[in-house]
Amino acid sequence: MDLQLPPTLRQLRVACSQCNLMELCLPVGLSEEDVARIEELVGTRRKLRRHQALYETRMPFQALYAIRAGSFKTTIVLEDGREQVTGFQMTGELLGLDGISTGQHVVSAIALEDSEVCVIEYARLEALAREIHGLQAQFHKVLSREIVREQSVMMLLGTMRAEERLAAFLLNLAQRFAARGFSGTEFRLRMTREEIGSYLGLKLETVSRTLSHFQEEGLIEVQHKNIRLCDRERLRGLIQAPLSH
Amino acid sequence: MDLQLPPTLRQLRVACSQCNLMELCLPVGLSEEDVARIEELVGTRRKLRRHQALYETRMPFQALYAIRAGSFKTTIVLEDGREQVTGFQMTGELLGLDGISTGQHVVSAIALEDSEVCVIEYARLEALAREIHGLQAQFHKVLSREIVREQSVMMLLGTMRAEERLAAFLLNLAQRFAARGFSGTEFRLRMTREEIGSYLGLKLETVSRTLSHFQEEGLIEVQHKNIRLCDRERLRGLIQAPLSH
DNA sequence: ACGACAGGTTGACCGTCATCAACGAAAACG
DNA sequence: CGTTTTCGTTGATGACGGTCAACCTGTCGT
Repeated sequence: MDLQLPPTLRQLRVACSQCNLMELCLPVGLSEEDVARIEELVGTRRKLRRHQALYETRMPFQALYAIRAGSFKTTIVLEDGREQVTGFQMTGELLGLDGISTGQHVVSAIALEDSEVCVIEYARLEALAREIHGLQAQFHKVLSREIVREQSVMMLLGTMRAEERLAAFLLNLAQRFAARGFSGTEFRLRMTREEIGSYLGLKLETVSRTLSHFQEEGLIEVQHKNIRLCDRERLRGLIQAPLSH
Repeated sequence: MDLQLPPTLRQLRVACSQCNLMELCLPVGLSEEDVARIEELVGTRRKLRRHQALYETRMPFQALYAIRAGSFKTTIVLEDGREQVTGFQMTGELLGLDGISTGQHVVSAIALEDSEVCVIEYARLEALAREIHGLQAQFHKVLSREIVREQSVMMLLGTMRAEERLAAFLLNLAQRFAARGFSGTEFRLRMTREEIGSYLGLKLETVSRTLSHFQEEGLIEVQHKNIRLCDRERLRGLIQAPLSH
C-alpha cells in the first residue's frame, strides 16, 4: 500500500464541511458560514502507518492534528526509560495540545493502526480563533475537556482497583465507539494488553487475568482483541461499588 | 477576622500592573500597554476562609480565579463517595479551567488556608483574548500547561512507587515555593497527610511512614507540617532509579 | 505459505502498600 | 483555658497486584 498518493489526489482536500466527523471535531457548533472560513485551517493531511510516530517528545510544536481516520496512543517516558500511555485517541479527537505550553511536544503520538490526520497549523488556528468567536469557544472547550479527561484518569489511577479500572476503560471505549456510529457493545481493541495496562497503571498480566475473569462472570466476551459487552449494567456497577466499601 | 471589608477598601483594586504575582499569573509576557488593558478583567476579588469552597462540583461556571494569596486543593468525588485530590494550587495559578468544557465545574476548589482570589469573568476573558494576541497566547499556554501537569501526575500514579511519588511531590512543591521567592529547602505544608495521600494515590499511613523513612535516611527533616529538604540530589535520584530496575 | 516473533494466557510466589488498631500531640472550638 | 476533635505516628497483618516463568496462538514479514 503506497502512502505517496499521486499529486492530484493529494491536493484533493476534503473540506471540513464535507467531513463526517464534523460533530466530533473542531467545527462543532459553528455556523455553515464559519465552517467555510475555517476550512483554510487544514493545510495538509498526513497519513501514518501503524506504529509510526506523528510527533515525538521534544520535537518542536507547530501544529495540532485532528484524527481523520485510525487511532493513536500518546506516551510519555521517564528518564529511566519507564513509559506510560497517557491516552488513546480516536477519530475527531485533537492531538498535540501538550505542545502549546512550551513549544515542544511533551508526549509522543503513535499510530495504533494505519491512520490519517488533518494538520492544523497552530499559528493559523490562533489567528482564526481571534476572528471567529465560535471557533475560539470550541477550542477552549476542547482544551478544557482534555483537562477533565485527565482528571478522571487521575481518579482511576489514584483510587480504583484493577477490576474497576478495566471496567471503566471498557465502558469509556464503548461510549466513544457509539458516539462515532459504531457498535457500543461489540468492538475491536486497537491496542495491546501491555498498552492498556500502561494506561491503567497495571501490568499486562493483570489486564489479561481481569479480562478473563470478566468473561467467566459473564460480563463480557473476549476473543483476542474482540470485545463484546454482555452486561453493561453490572460492569457499571463494578465501578461504583467495588467491594461494598 | 471580618471578611467584609469597608467599601473603600473593597473598591481599592490592586491593579495587575502593581501585583507582585505578575510573572506567575496571566499577564506573563504582556507589554505594559496590554497589561493596562487586561486590568479591567478582574472585576472583583474574593476572600475565603480556610476550608471554604471557592466553587463546587456541578456549580455553573462563569469565571476563572487567579490566586492572589493563600492556596487551594481541587478535588473530585466518585458517586460512591470516594474522593481524590487532583491538584494543589498556589499564588499566581489559575483555578476553574475544568468548568470551560461543560459550563459546570467538575472539581471542587477548597481553600487550604485563608486565601484571596481575583475573579476573572470568563466571557470578558474570551472577548479580550480575541483582541490581545499576547493574552490569548498566554491563556492557551496556561491551559496546555495544566494538561501537561496532569500528564506527569498520571505518570506518577501509573508507574511510581510510594517513595518516588513522595520525592517527586516534595521536589515539585520546593520548586514552586522557590519560583515565588520563598525558600525551596524549607517550607510548611498547607495540606494534611491524608490530602497528600489522596493526591498521590496513597493512604495517609503510607505518606507518614515514607516521610519518617526519608528522615531516617537524612533526606529531609519533618516536624509536623514543616519540611526541610536536606539532600535534594538524593531525593531526585530516588525518582530516576527506584530500585535499580 | 511458512517461519519467526510479538502478543496473550495462566500459574506459583512474593513484595508493596492497604487495613485495622492504638496511642500521642497539636490545633480548633466554645 | 481547658476540652474536644482533628491530625499524625507507629506496629501487626494481610490482600492485591507485580514478578517470573512456561506455554500457546495469531500475525507479520519475506
